Amino acid sequence: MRVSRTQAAENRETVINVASRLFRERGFDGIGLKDLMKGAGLTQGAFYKQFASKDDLAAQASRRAMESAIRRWSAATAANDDPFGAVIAFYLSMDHRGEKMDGCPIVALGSDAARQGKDVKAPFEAGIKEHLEILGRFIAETGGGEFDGRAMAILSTMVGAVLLSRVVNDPDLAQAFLDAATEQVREAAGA
Amino acid sequence: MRVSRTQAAENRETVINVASRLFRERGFDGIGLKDLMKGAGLTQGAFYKQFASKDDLAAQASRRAMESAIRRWSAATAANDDPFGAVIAFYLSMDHRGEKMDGCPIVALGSDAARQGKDVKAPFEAGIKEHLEILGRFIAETGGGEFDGRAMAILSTMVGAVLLSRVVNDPDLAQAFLDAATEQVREAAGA
DNA sequence: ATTATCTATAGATCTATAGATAATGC
DNA sequence: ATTATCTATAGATCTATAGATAATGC
Repeated sequence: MRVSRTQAAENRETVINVASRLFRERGFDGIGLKDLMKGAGLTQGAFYKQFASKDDLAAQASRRAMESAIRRWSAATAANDDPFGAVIAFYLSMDHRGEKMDGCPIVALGSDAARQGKDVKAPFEAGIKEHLEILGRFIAETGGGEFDGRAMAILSTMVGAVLLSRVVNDPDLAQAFLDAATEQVREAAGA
Repeated sequence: MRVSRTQAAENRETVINVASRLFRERGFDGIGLKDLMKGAGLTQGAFYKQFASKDDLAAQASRRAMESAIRRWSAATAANDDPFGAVIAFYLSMDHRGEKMDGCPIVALGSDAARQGKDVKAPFEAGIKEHLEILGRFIAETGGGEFDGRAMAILSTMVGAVLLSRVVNDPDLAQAFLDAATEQVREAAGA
C-alpha cells in the first residue's frame, strides 16, 4: 500500500491540481475531500498525510490555480505582436465564460475567497499582483514602485465583465458585457 | 403553535431578509437551514411550509438582495446634484468592501451564483439590468433598446474592483483598486 | 523501522420529512 | 377543520482520526 517518496510527491501534486480545478467548478464548500481525493485516484484516508486540513488544500489549490492563470497569460503574450490583444481576446471570450474549471480563479472563486482566511487570500493577492505586472507592460509609462492605476482598473473591468457574463442567463447579454469590457480596456490601455 | 396568516407572511419575509444577508456573508453553501431559520427566530421544521427547497430560498433571497442594492443606488442618487458621484462614492469605498452582509450581492455572491441554476441566476440578471438602467442615466446619450456599452463597462469595473479589493489581504492594495476604478469610471462616464 | 495509503468509523452537520401541537379561520 | 410551527428523526454527507496493511528506505 505504501508508495515511493517520489510517487507520494506526485500524488500530492495531482491532488492540488485536481483541487484547483474542482474548487473553481464547485466552490470551496461545493466539493468534499472524498470526491477531491477520488478525482486524484486516491481515497480520503490518504488526505491528512499530505495536507493539514481542507483549508490548507484550499490555499495550495488557490496558488496552483493562480500560477496556471499566469502561465496562460504569459503564453498568450509570448510570440505575439499584439500581446494585449491576445490576452483580452481569450479572457473576454464566451469560451472563457464557459470554462469555469480552467478559467480565471479570481472570477470562479473571488466571492468565495473573500470569505476565507489570510492563508487563502495570500496566494490570490500574489497572483493578482502578477496579473498587474503583466498588464503594466502593455501600458505606456509605469510609475515608481507602485502598481499602475490603469492596470488595476483594466483588471477590475476584465474580472467584473466575466463575472457578470457568468451570472446572467441570457447569452446575448453575457456577450455584450464581454464586448463592452473589450472596448473599455482597449481605450484605457491606449490612453 | 400556529400563527395568523399575516404573521406567517411576515415570518416568510423575515426569513428571506435574513437569508439575503447571511447568504451574502457566508455563501449559499456556507450556512444551513437550521441557522438561517434561527436567524429569523424560527426552527428548521417551519422551513418547508414556506419554501420548496433551499434552492428556492436562494432564488428568493437573491431577488431580495438585488432589490435592496437597487434601493441603495436609488437612495444615493435621489436629492443629489452629483448622483453618479454619490453612487461611486459609497460603492467604491472601503466601507463597502467591509460590509459583505449588506453590500452588493453581485460581489458577495457572484462566483456562487455562476454555479447555480437558472432560477437563482434570473433575479441576478434582472437586478443587473436595473443597475445598467441607473448607470445609463448618468451617461450622455443612450442608444436604442439595447443597454449602453459604457454602462456595462462601468458596472464591470465597479464590481471587479470591489471583488478584487476583498480578495487581497493588503488594505492599501484594496484601496488602490477602489481608487483606480473610481478614476476609470469617471472617465468612462464623461466620454 | 518507517510510512503512504487503505478501510472503517466517530461525531458533527446537512437537507428534507413525519407526526404532534395549538392556535387560526370558517 | 385547517395549518404554521414545533420536536424529532431519517438518511446522506462532511471533516478528521484510528488502526491495519504492505511497500519503501535504511
